Amino acid sequence: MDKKGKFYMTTAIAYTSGKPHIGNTYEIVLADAIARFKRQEGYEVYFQTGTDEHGQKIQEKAQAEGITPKEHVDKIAGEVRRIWDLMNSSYDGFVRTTDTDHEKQVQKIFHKLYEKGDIYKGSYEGLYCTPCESFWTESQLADGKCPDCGREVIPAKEEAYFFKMSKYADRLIEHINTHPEFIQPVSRKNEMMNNFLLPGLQDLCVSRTSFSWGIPVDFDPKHVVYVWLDALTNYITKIGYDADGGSSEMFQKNWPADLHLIGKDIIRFHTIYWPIFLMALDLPLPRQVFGHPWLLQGNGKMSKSKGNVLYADELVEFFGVDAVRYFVLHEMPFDNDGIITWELMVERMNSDLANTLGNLVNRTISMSNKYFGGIVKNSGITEDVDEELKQTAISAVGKVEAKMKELRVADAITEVFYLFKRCNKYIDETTPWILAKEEATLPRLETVLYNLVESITIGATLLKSFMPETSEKIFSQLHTKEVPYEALNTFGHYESGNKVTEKPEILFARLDLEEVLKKVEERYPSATEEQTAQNEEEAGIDIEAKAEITFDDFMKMQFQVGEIIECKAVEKSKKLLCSQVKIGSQVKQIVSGIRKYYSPEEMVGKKVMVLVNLKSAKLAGVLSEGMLLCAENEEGNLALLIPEKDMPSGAEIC
RNA sequence: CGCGGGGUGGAGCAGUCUGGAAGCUCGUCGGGCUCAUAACCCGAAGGUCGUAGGUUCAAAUCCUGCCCCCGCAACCA
Repeated sequence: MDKKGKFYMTTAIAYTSGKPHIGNTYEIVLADAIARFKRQEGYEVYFQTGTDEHGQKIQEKAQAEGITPKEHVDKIAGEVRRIWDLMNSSYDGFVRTTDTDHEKQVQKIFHKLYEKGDIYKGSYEGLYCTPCESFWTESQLADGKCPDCGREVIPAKEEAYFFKMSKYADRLIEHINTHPEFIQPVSRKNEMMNNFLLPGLQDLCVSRTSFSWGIPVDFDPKHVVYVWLDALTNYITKIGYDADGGSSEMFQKNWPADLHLIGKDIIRFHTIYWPIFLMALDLPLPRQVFGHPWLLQGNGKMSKSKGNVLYADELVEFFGVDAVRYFVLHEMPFDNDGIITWELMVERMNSDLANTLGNLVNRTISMSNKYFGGIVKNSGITEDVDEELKQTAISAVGKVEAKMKELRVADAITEVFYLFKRCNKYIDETTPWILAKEEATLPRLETVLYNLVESITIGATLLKSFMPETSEKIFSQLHTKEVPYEALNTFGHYESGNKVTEKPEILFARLDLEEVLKKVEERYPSATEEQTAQNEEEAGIDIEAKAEITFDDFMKMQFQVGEIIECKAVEKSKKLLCSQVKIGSQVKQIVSGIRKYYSPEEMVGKKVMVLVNLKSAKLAGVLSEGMLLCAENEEGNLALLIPEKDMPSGAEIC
């Protein structure tokens, strides 16, 4: 096969805090479809994925489980791989940020950038209160003293390393402007420019001393390298980059990457920090960063804390690997978020996979067996109707290729199914069951079935990148192989006189929605929304535990009942309400982020719990002299706390 | 006035740059067919294209005001 050149692509590396859900899994499937298609086109693809395994969260998580961080990440990394493999993803490299090679290179890179002067030692801006072990900014101080304990603060103590982002900002702006394809979809480009680049980049803190589960800075080991310099560099370390100039052949060949596929939430890191790190290392920039949308379940972003998590392996159990692949690829538009529910999943399964594709293959093979003992022969008796089918079949490859070039994977897969639909129509147009009645029309019938088998073969070949197993199943039922990519724009590859299978196997069985939902409920009692709500009530919610405090600590805080006598929205903000709160004889102005849950009118007259002696601060330019206490549930909904019996304003809460 | 995206038949979307008879998928209803997984094929109903104005022979498309959603940023004391 003619090689069209190399194609190096990556996914984001998965954070190993927990088992990846279907939203995370979406990315690997999308990437896999692109990788497989590029290979089919003739590119020499290197496709890398992996896991991001350092950080405070992981250290804490492991601690909570009573195991070492390494044990924890080993477990999760195994889980990630298991799911990636289950989804049939064809990655070539799997990097873990705890790989020794990676760690060594990150140290070298850090060192190199430090020598170069791009990384410098600085410290957190702020003032430190030693007993409280806390940093404060100027504006947080109470009369120049620690707002917590009222003791003296001293200028910043905690040192950290920073990267000089601003040094490369102009070059990056220039690059983004001259390479419109760099950030995809384009709408994201403005976001990056307007929010970060044009206002001026802040230097980025690239080390931490507050936790130890990370890569130590080799010349200053109490620091560990902080997330982005550690994580992003996987794209070069795994393929053999060496900061000392000994980069591998593989690196020479593959870098720069042709595509970084990532979620839209980390576009900023991939289109600003990463390119700047690369500039600092004198390396070329990746050609394209595509921030794909999210796959949402129901009404919200999928997240564990919301309890609306679907996992790939559960879906696969119900629908099979290729059906899940099909769903996530098809349902995810280019720049809007997609939605996944059990209902939608069943609908796609039935209408596209069972009805259109599965049934087509099944009826075609059945007819071949019924009329010709399974022999598919092209007897060359053509009619005008054949032409349209042939045109659809041989033009499909061009259409799919065009869509894939733009990374519009959902549209590409739709093109393939368009061909299958055309085949179904062709059967109605040619009415094989009538042709079968007369001896004289049997040769014509042979051609009709041949055209169908050939079209299905072409379709299955194009389907290969998206649904590899299904593609194989179709070939094996037709007793044939895929069409070479270069030949997809011609008709007539199926060997005339070949025999198809006698007993076609159902590719996708239709599912009954009611039954599926029932089974889901039995198996995963929390899967339906009503049940989730119930569970929350019963189980309550757990939040991260804070460090123990003493009674003295508690007594530092003064809580009182306050009556809201006036309330209005803060103009410049979408979330804030500004209330005048009567506490005893005094009135305080308090700003709270609860506009979404309370209107100014209904606030007035409420008696609420107030943290009175909180250092005042300005929010959106408005002074706030305390805090209204609220309870927050998993969705982030807030409810004000109100005394159970009527109490006068100013009453102490203790 | 922080930046940006969007509001099109029951649902999800395309069309807007480059004005000129409103389209796709699913659902609903009617018809056809019987090879097939109650599937397949055809047809129909259903939209004042968020709203109020303006430009034009002609506006979903261009301009202006307003209402509502959603990202990003800020902020949620």
